[in-house]
Amino acid sequence: MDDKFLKPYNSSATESRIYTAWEKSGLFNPDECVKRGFAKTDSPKYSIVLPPPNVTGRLHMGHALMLAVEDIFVRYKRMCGYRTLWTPGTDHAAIATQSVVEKQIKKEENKSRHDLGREELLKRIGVFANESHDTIVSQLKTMGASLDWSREAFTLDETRSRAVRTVFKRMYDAGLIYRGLRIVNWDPKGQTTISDDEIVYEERAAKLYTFRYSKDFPISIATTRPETKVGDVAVAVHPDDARYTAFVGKEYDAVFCDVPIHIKIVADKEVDPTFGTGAVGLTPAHSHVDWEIADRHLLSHEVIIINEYARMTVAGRLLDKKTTEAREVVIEWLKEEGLLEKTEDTVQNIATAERTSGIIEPLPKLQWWIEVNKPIPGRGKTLKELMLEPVRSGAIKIIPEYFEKTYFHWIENLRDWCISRQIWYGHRIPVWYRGEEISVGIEPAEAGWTQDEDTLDTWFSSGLWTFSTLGWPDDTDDFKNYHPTDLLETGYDILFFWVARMILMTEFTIGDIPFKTVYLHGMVRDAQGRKMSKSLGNNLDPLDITAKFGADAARMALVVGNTPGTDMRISEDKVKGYKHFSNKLWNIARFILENTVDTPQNHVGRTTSYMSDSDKKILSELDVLTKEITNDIDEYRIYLAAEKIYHYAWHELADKIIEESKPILAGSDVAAKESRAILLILLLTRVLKLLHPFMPFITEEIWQSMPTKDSEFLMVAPWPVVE
RNA sequence: GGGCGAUUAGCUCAGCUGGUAGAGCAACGAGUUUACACCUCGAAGGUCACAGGUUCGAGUCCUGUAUCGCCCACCA
Repeated sequence: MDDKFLKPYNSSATESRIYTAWEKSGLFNPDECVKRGFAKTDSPKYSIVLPPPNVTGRLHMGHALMLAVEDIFVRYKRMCGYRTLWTPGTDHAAIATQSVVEKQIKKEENKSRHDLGREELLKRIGVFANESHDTIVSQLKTMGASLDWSREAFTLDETRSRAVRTVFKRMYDAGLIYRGLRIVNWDPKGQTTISDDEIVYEERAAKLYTFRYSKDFPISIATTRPETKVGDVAVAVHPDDARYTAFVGKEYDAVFCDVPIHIKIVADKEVDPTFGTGAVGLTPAHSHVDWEIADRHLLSHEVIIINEYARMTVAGRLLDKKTTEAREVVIEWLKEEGLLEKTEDTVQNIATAERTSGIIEPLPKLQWWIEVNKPIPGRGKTLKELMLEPVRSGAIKIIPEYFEKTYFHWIENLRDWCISRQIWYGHRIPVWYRGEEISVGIEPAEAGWTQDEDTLDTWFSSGLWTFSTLGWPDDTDDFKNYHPTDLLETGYDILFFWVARMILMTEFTIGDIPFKTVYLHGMVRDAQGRKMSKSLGNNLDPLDITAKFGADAARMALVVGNTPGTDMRISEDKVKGYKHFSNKLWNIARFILENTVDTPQNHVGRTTSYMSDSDKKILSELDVLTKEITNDIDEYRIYLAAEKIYHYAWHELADKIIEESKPILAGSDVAAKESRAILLILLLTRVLKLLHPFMPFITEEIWQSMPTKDSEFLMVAPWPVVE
């Protein structure tokens, strides 16, 4: 027996050594597995693409969970003999990364991006992104992720950029990408547009003011933003509201806080007659809803009164004031003029930017959009329909199933997707201008043309991830061999951001699904059930946890009992429990190896024919469990499979079988001894295999000390098949 | 306002297609027997939120109620 078993299991001394050995073997690469006979050329394939972590720093526990789950499926399938590919990569994460670096520069050098200029800022972000990348890669390895590093990708590298430009051009040519002046969510702090999904609503106390534009104006209106009223072009009332029908269609002029305004009274069923006065002042340029109502009544969109810095642009006393200051000025003016009728306290949901927490200012801007409701030429279906169909038909299965309802609900309410961003880090929009001419191309236009200044929403490139990582748009073997992928595993929080966009992009570009199954894990919370955050200081760092308890223990703690779609709580105590289990397993191996040394030379060769009926029965009980566990993994119940093998190893094998073996092994019945020794070796072998996907390091380490093994590495040893 | 989920042992949670409740942790009692104190053995702990219904039988299916949580929309 190996002397290493004389000491308690030491994860930190073992795990990095084992990972290096795996990497050196080349067996994370399916081509190598085929070459060495661990998979056949005609074996079925199994492919997963790693959801690319943002290069914004380091990984958190949510990533650790993701890696554990994906690695379990990958290792299981690899052992089952599939040509198994798990592709690694990272995401440039556009706005997230740029804002991290911008904050850093602001703090250290008190400079803005405009002080540095585009080129210099991109250089700095590049350096930061590289450092983050290296940190992330080493963290991925620490968790034991069996990724094929020879195929690593980055959303902003050359191949992926070409994929982005190619898809952009195809969508443009199909008439699905257009440039249009629309109200956007403008983030004055980040100085960029953001999508609807990047908005976070915050409840804040606010005041609702009721007033008239002027003394002779016939209708009172209510608003929380009086400063925007200088941009009003109309008052809308409900068509059935008897109080106001006499005024509908009339027009009035007024001077509101030094600003001349022209107001038309319109009737629109959007208006809630029970709210406020039942009449709403319309500011088309600074409100989504008002813009739409204005559209229906052919009202002007052009009265812009707030700029990109959230300052007023109207002449008079409001000029250049911040919107919040302007509000006070307007209230004062209303009071002086005797126009203010009522002030009430109310609670308002304020739209803020997820990344910068700046308050969103809706502004009309010329932006690039993807149209989701327009039939695609030659296919007759809209992008929306392309997103719905594969999930409806079952071609894509979402786990847990109830998220399919959420998915449908979201798609049905989907509006056009704004894909341009006024930031510099990302894929520059592949559009060039020369005077009135526009050119959209995969390669840069010739001299004399100027490229669009904006970049693409980061989800545009991640939407292509399943096929761009396989070398598309080139006609590669990888693309032919491994697409569509089998499993997409990610947190339910990005079902809309990402999963939906991948389906959209892949269905449009390839005419196929990107993946067959979507496995959604829940959020990882602290022991009290709170979200982990920097400000709360309750972050568990995966690196600390693995250093303390081992990656195997961390993986088990994240997986056991953690059903898909449900949030989970994690604490150091929980991980500690599985560190104890690591040591238990270690001692099981020690006992078995120590006590079977003198018995049959070649246990595998002699096998069950030398075993007693009662020992055979013990083996067949494990066969039943093997079947169950295999079935659980196949059905995505890894939270159960992990618990079952844990329970068997500790409470059956250790507590019962080993205990009752002690007198047998110490006794004088040679046949019984031999039978028992073979049994124990076979049970241990089986347990190591069943446990390997969950706890890869310790099982591999023990495997290396087994007297007989059917494969050089447990990682590629055949999964036990029970008839 | 619309949608989704949860409610099971002190705590965290399992319980797949209906067959008289399970795990881990905590707490309690005993123990140092040459695999392991990162251990062993033992005992304790639940009208499965509530009310109806379907069924020979319901934690599991149906209806309703209550409480909690999440997502979407965003009312000026």
